[in-house]
Amino acid sequence: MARNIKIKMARAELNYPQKTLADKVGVSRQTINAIEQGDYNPSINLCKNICKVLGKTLDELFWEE
Amino acid sequence: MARNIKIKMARAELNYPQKTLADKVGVSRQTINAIEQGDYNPSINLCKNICKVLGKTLDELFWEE
DNA sequence: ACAAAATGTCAAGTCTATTTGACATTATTT
DNA sequence: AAATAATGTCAAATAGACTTGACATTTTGT
Repeated sequence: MARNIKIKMARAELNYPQKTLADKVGVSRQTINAIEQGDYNPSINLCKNICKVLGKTLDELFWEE
Repeated sequence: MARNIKIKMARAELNYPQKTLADKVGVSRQTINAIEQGDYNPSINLCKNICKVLGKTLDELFWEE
């Protein structure tokens, strides 16, 4: 799995540490960290929730050519 | 989980039965069926693979306002 | 109307996402 | 420089995605 730098950048725009994003999404901090590190393959619902909290779409955060 | 009619429509455009899509994606037919029925919450990698096979993006198949 | 293909669904098993708790390291603030 | 916050990572446990196999029902083709 590839690292996801886009989530990290979107977090930075909002000044959200991993913990804040995790709380808003309703998931553990380790889960957010693991996704950013590319350690695993999150569910689409989790991805959608992350997108909503960060004000982005799936294509913006999770799509790559 | 909501039913996903968009995958069904994209399949129809290409005349792919569930089995064909499943084979091309490398997953079981039941998994495709369950996703279309909204029976569960697939992983983002599986969603991406479905998108690639159907020639759509994540936003087109999995995003809803 | 018949046959064949496609779909919906169930149950039992396996694999892995996600959790909690904990600790070490790196960045930020004072 | 010291204190605090943020990040990376590990291990053990749990929940749920996904598999295979099987069968019933619906749809499509002849």
